[in-house]
Amino acid sequence: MLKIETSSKTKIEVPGFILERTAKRMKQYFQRALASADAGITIDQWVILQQLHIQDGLSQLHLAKATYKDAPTVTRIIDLLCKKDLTIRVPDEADRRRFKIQLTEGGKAKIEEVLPIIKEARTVAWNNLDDEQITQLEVTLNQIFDNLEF
Amino acid sequence: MLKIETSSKTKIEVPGFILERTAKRMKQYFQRALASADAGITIDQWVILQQLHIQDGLSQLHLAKATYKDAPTVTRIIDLLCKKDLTIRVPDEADRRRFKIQLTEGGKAKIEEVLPIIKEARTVAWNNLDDEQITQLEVTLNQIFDNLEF
DNA sequence: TGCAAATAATTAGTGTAACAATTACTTTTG
DNA sequence: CAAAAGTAATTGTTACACTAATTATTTGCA
Repeated sequence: MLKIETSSKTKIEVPGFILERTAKRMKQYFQRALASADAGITIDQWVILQQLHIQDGLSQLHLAKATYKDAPTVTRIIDLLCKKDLTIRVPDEADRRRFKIQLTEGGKAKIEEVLPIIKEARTVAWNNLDDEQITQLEVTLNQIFDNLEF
Repeated sequence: MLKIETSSKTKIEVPGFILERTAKRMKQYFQRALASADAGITIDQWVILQQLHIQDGLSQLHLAKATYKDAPTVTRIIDLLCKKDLTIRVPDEADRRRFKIQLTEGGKAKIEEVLPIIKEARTVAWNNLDDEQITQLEVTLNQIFDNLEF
């Protein structure tokens, strides 16, 4: 039986690895929750739907900024969402380069359907973390985020 | 000018988003550091090389476990590393289903070349975080990680 | 011993992400 | 008001993640 050695010791090389693997597992967990409920959407598609739920009719670039995805990624996710009739591209009268992305009735229904699944997954993820700990986590993560401003 | 609304309000829906976007930006930052130094490898390829540096001759499945990647992903990363002559697949005498993945001389040289770039990126990422904060970050992230054990 | 189950690696298909380049349209400004 | 600069969306390429299926080999057990 092989013992797999981990990098250990120096403070500075570990946290990036832990951050990466935790984010990866979280995404994986939410993804599986959606899959096993036959939600028919991925977690990245959900993120876009959720943003439209907060503010419908955003352009693709606005969606990209809000979700920290890039423009080509948003184009392709919207393609998929439109193919499933969860969103529609409405030409923007004021600027013909743009579309307003709007939720369809089916899209709104999908959000109602999926939200409980997401909420359930969140309670699992943040189980045993107190408010103070969550606040501190956010502070530290945002500090790292700001450190890496391009 | 459009104000993009964020979800706000309930404590519980924010941290996952912050975790996701911070991990994404960190990965992107390291990736760009490698690209602009013309390292010729991706950050995910680096993670595999680094693991081999710690413990050479691991099987692909051991590498997968150590790096939290899945088997097909490791297969393809090793394909790329072998194509660049940074690693070689050595058949395992004791189990003919396996390979031992070993660093070549070029692979070892690549590690020496890339390590300073990675270290530099780390100092940027963890700038202004004190040890206590980093420790607490690791604790909380690991708690979340454990909460999501499959 | 012999056959079923488990394991290691691979392949295929879909989705996400980064980057670069292109097209179409709008704004700036000279 | 025309040319240049900027912006919105798209397309193409490469790479990684996840699932499922396949092949080859080894292990476990009846």
